[in-house]
Amino acid sequence: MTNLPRKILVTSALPYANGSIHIGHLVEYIQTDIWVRFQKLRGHQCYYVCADDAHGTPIMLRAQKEGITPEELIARFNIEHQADFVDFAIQFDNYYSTHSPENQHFSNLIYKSLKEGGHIERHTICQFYDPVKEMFLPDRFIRGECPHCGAKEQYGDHCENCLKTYEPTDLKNPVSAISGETPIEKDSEHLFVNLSNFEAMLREWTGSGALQPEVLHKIGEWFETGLKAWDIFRDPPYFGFEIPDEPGKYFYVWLDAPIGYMASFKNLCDRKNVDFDEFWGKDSQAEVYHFIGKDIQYFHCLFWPSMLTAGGFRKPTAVFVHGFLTVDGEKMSKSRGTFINARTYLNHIKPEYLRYYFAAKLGNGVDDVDLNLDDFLQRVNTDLVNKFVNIASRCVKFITSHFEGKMASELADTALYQQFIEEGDKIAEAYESRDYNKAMRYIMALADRANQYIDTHKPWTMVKQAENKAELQAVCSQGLNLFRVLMGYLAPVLPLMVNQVEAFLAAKVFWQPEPLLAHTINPYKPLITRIQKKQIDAMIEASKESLATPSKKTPPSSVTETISYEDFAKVDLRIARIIKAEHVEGAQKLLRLTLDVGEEKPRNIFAGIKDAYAPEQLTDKLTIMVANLIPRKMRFGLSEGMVLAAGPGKKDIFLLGPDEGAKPGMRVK
RNA sequence: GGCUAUGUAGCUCAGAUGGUUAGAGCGCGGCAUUCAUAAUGCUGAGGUCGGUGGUUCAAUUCCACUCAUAGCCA
Repeated sequence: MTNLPRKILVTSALPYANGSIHIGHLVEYIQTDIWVRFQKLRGHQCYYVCADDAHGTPIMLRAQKEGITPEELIARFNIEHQADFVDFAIQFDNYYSTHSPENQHFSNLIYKSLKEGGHIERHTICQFYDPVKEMFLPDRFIRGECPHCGAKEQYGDHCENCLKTYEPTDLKNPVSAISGETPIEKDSEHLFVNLSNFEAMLREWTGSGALQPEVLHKIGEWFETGLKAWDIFRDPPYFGFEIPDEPGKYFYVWLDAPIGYMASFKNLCDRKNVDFDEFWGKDSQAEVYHFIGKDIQYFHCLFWPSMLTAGGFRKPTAVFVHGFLTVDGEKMSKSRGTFINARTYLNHIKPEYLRYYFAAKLGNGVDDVDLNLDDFLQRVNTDLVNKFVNIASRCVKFITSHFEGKMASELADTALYQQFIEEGDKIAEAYESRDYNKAMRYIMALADRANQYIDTHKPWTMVKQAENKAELQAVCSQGLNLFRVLMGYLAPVLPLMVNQVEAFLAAKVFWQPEPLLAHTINPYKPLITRIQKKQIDAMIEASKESLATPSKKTPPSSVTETISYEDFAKVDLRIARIIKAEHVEGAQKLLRLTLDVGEEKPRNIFAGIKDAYAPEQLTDKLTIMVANLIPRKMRFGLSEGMVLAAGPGKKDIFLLGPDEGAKPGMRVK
């Protein structure tokens, strides 16, 4: 490419400063880091900044709980986060915090511009208030019964049972999750940003190619339903920035979080003498990109451009949205050990394996990425070790032991080398458009070609024939040169291996390099070893353990009052065989079970175990049921009894079963 | 409940503006090979493209409904 160097600023979303980085976060940081490294490798001026998102109620409460100040808490997580990123070879040009003077400056500036531009309005809102803690309660800190289906222990904004959303004040029997008190309703005057003032600008910008088509579809929903005013105000106690002319009141964390991108960059500019306005000025010609997860599209695609416009800044060139991480096809789960912290991973497996695996799977859409643990093992071992690194290790020994490390002075097959170089354009295009999976496919196809080349020339036969010495040197040098080209293509993904390769080749790794001719290399050490299944198993085990320690979770409920045997005997428990289990159309939690209880006709039962069991897992299983429960009419039909299970709910439900030998219909006594 | 995505071989994913035998890698089988961390090369077997219904001469590709998965509902 002969283009002039581009000026690019890149950000990843700011991790919240009250928890550890986990492999779900890493999808984004690895995706971004690869892109940034690619841009730098291609000679562009590219900066990558990030920061901890340090404000908000959860941080305040956690600090209180630990008996430290919020500042101490966020300082601790800042150190932990940075260590995790460094060890995953994620190379920020600056990693900062939203609790910084720069951020306060820009937050005030943007707020002032919003106000002067007439975009701020005041409304009195009624919220739940915890009379004991003396604070307004965010939705997530209120529990109660769902106003729609009556399910207990639901959050203030939505019901996990019927999936409906509502206002916290709609909840029945609400309780503060912080103090356990019944909250009272209390009025408070809040400041709102009138988003609809920005509608014309937003429609133009979102349609300008700054967003992926899927994201644009989703954003369309907001325009259709009408842009609502955005509450940027929080009552004390709160950990955040005080609003300049509203003493004792605070900016909502989501106001100053994206501003944290600018603040982190400003901090970098001041230290490194970079021109801030060249990137953020209204008429900036530089490129600005935000990598984010699909959960925070709204903030970045509507609020953020509006704030920037009001503040007199430029808007992002594009927002790149990615999907979520699943492990073995399911959401990360602490009980299954698939909620893996960055540090736990690092304790067992090298970071570059995950970097490669994510690269091999990431496209430019918003699809979720699945970490399939078996696939991870096979894919990384085969692609990286068997295919790629193998090219070097099968050539290098001939060069070192027969030619004192000296490579041939001419290429054996210039056409092949040239083909490898030319593929670079396609690979670059794939990286540029964040189609890393495509890039990895191209690269691995080339690795296959290199292995085929060596296979057809058979250096191991040449070595036995003295007259073929020169050819032996030429073929192996060709192999090493091809390897070096591929290392250049993989450099954004495997930056640590690049260092090792440069050391043994005694030459730099570039994008589309000139071949090494008559060049002397250093002794070779294996670059990478295969992942062992036991490493993965150990990592999963460790993830189970690390969750087990904070057993602050719900303690087992205490045993209820004693009853007489007669009372117990009234419950007719029977062994039942599950003849059939099936999904119930329209039901979020239920499975329909057909049970053989030794009666003439099978029983029909609805059980709320859908999250924990797939129907096919249940067929033919024996379990225990209450056979004399009054049949209950449900929306989906009559339920003639109840199966017994233990556990807190959702995925953690464990159906009871009898030991072998029990027959359907037997009474449990 | 509304909205946005996703659902293609055992696994992970490509792909087709509707049209002859739906692609790749991994895994698996066979053969060859031994330079390489048992790696490599050749070759083979695997799919009614989530389900139902509709439009069409023709649908996995369009439409409707439905099921499953993820996210959002400020």
